[in-house]
Amino acid sequence: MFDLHKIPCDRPVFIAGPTASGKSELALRIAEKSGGQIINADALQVYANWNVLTARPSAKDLNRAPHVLYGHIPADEDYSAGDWLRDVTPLLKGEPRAIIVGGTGLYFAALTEGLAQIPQTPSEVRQEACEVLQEQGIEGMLRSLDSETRAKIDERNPMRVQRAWEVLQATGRGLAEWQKDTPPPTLPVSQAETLVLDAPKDWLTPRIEKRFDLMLKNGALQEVEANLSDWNPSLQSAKAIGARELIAHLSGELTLEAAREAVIVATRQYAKRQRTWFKARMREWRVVEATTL
RNA sequence: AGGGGUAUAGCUCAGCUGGUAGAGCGACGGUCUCCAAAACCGUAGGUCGCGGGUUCGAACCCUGCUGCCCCUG
Repeated sequence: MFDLHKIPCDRPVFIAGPTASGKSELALRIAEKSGGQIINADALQVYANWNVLTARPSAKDLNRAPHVLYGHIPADEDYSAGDWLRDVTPLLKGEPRAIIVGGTGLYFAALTEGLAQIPQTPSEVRQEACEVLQEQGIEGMLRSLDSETRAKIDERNPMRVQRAWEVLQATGRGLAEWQKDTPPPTLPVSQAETLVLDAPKDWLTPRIEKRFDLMLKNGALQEVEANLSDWNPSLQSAKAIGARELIAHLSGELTLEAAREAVIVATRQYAKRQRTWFKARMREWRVVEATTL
């Protein structure tokens, strides 16, 4: 059984868990009980234009404890696991202690397992890569990759192939080579209080539904509408679950009911992917039953 | 009530002139060292509305019934 009082107050706390499992509330309770600064580890909550839709902490919650890395990135900017790692690192030392909360497994992996120090992909290279992929397809991209990298990546996954291509193009060095030089982790699991929330599907699904209905009540549609004028589906910030669906509703392509169904399905699928990641990659973390919190 | 149409996987639908069924979505499982709320991979689902008939053989033809849709009165 989980006991809030047993959380030490002098070491970092990590809280991972599927969407809508109650991570943020747990983080707040830990912060209130034993102090700390809540740090976001969610790839979409970093975007300034989303508040309701990404379930960012409310104004009331923000008053309960200090929060950082929420909404600090403009809607039209790229943001990556590497960017996040650079943003968190300076926040890990000294006071207040860090309480890192989020559902993006890759971010936690970067922090606790290390991330190769590959220079950021310049936007021109990214753009060129998109063009090459469009014109030559995956096959065309694979042809120019080094065999060592090819053996390591999923050659059928365009995103992974493009990533490898961009690294080689921008740095002249293969992705596999870079990854061999991965530095030791910034903060290994052994040096933190690591908590993964386990949220059974049958318990989580109704919560996902209720949370989305609450988002609608709290102005999700208005928030999406505010993004309508410069809506660009290829932006990273446009990947927030619900954005595409509600835009479709606002433009008359979907009824609100149909949009709601689509959002709930997408959220459930996302939660499933998170569970798969946590199960495989957070074996050493302490499992906390979300239903008991 | 009469006429026409339709009934195939959880959903939407393919299935040429008869050779015992497929897709997309969903569901389920998995992969992932920087777009990760991304992208990708794999698996399981069908008494082809029900009954009868024709045929070596019927989802496909004939027939009765049932449900739904449209038209007419």
